[in-house]
Amino acid sequence: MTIKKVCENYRISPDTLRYYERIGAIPPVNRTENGIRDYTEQDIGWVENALCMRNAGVPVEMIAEYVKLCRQGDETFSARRDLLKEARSQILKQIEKYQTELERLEYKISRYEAAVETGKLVWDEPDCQSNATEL
Amino acid sequence: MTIKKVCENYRISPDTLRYYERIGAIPPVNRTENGIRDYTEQDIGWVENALCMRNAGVPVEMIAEYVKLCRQGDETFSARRDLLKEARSQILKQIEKYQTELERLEYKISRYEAAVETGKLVWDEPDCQSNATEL
DNA sequence: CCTTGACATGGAGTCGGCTCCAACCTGTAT
DNA sequence: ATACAGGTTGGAGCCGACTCCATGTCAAGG
Repeated sequence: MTIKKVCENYRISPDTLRYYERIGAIPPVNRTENGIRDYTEQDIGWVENALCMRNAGVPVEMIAEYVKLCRQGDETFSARRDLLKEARSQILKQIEKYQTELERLEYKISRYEAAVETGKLVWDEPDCQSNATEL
Repeated sequence: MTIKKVCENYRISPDTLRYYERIGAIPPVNRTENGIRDYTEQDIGWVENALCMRNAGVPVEMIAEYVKLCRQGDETFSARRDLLKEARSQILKQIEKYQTELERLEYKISRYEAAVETGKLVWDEPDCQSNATEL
């Protein structure tokens, strides 16, 4: 499968794909005789893996590390597990952060909904931090 | 309150604080006669607002836009509400993405836990070497 | 044959979000 | 009075993650 096709399937640019390969976030891709990349199912599996991890906010460097471990064989199972656990804990922290922020945001939005109605913006607590935005 | 104090309270650098001010993510801060920043409660409210929004992944530019609207007065209530709603929808999307990814990660980790025990890494689905997934 | 177009490469450029720095000012302590 | 601690500024630099570009190769079509 050509790079073009893969890019279309996953809505990414060829540059990104080549970039991932260059830095090791995916292993070297199969080539035709004249050096053109020809992605096998397995190559595509690696691409998906990289995209998944990126989606999860995992830094490319960490993905490269994971790929490297994978290619080192069965001795690295526990290292890979640890790496993934590390990634998980980071995502969890991030989700938590976002959820806290989401609540604040909901509150603010509700105040603004009211303000649009009444023409007056008011907060429940007099000088609540994020509410100090009203002057 | 000095910049130092504010930085300690929020664990950020003075550079960041000055940067936020420069780009308008917080309004111009009060100064003493000799030009030293002297954060009032209100200034700190703005700082907290900026940090909250950044924590939520809102780009600094969007924060600056929000601040600008706030300073323009009561005519901008609905614009501010819309901006916050936009921010909210982005956070929601992000959380969703992360949660999807989290599931995959959990699955992988469980496979690796097993692999560390048994010495054999196996996936439920045959060609899941990198946990292929649709996008 | 020559052009076209899809690919290759290495390296430079971009962008967001800081972070660092040199050069300068000022109030307090030794 | 001199050193020091803590501010100020504008501008440069850095980092991660792409993204763009000049130049080159090759295969197929007119």
